[in-house]
Amino acid sequence: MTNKEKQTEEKIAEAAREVFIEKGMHGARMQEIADKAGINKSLLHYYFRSKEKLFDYIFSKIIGRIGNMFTEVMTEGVTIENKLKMFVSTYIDTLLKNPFLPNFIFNEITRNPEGILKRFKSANINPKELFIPLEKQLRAEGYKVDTRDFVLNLISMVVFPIAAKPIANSLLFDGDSKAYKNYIITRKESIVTFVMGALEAYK
Amino acid sequence: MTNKEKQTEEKIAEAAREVFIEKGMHGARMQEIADKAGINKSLLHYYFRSKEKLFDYIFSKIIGRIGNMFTEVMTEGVTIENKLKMFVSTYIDTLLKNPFLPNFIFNEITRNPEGILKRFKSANINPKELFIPLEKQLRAEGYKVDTRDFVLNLISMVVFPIAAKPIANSLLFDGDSKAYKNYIITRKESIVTFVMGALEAYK
DNA sequence: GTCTATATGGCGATAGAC
DNA sequence: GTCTATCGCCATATAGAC
Repeated sequence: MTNKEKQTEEKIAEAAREVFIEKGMHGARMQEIADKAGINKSLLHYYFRSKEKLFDYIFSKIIGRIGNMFTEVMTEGVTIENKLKMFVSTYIDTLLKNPFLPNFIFNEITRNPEGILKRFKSANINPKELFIPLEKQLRAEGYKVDTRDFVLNLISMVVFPIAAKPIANSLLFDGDSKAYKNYIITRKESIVTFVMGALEAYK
Repeated sequence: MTNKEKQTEEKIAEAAREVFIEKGMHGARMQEIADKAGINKSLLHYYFRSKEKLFDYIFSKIIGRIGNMFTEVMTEGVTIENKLKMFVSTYIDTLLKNPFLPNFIFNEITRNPEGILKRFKSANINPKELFIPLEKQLRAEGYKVDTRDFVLNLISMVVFPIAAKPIANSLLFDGDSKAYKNYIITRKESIVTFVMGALEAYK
């Protein structure tokens, strides 16, 4: 592959990523992707044959990146509390930078539920490798909480308020986006406090 | 309005509700709605003029229903713990019956964030009326938790695992849907335990 | 490899008969 | 009020020149 090809492909991928994440597979328009990439519409097909294939390529890359972040954070750190802090902080930062990401992923897993496992596998992500050590550590530190509850509750609290931003923003902050963003940042601490409080009750 | 009109309109609304919730505004097809309602495509336009208007009608009704459920549950009950139990149980039941609902709402508020406040208002839902008494009650029972954190964390834990079902299901239960549904039902209790544990830490 | 022009198909919407 | 037939648009996709 020549340098020129690489450059164009990269431009397309970046543009497609933005448009797909914001609009979803159905809402996205090839014309908009082409415009954003500064190229012609037919070039998209030259590089990726079809919209579906372009989407697949982008989606798999995103899933891979998220999985990797997950793995890195979960294997780092020492105590549960410190892992919590890292996890919450890292993911809230990512989500603030990519506020459309949760909805995008919800959509696509709803549209094609079978595809998700396949994509995790092709990204070399094995959930059990993360889950079992985490369970061991929870027990070692004396927390008898169900590990699935722990993980799901944690991720829920991090992701949901970003996914539901427009609704929470309008109901809790009268539509003041800046206030909402600041509030989300305070959650980096408050989620840890909340979860650690809950964990104590399981001791 | 004649009986016949009412019947057809009702059939259309029911079909449209199902299709829109499952596919979203962009993904839904007028043809599919017509088929499901057992009528001709052009009748849809006779009754609702356009896809957009039909969608608006359905969406507003859904928002209204959810808001009403919310109000009912939040004003009933005595202690915080009992309100929690009712809320969690009621919403998990509703979401199990309508698993596409969270994604549907996430999508539409993302597509049209301005519309959401308007729709809450036209459904006569005033969030402050729910929020302020709840805050008072939390304080009265000695919980010094931030009320926004409390509400958002709670809703997150209820809604997110349903919205993320395909992903959580494949990662935690190897795709066994029945096991996942059973797990969600156990959350009716475990969420209450988790939240009450967290609340104790704020006393 | 990149462009212009055009084909192809699908979908929302309308016209008009009954 | 309900149907059949059809219009017109728009988005994906392809053909072909350069």
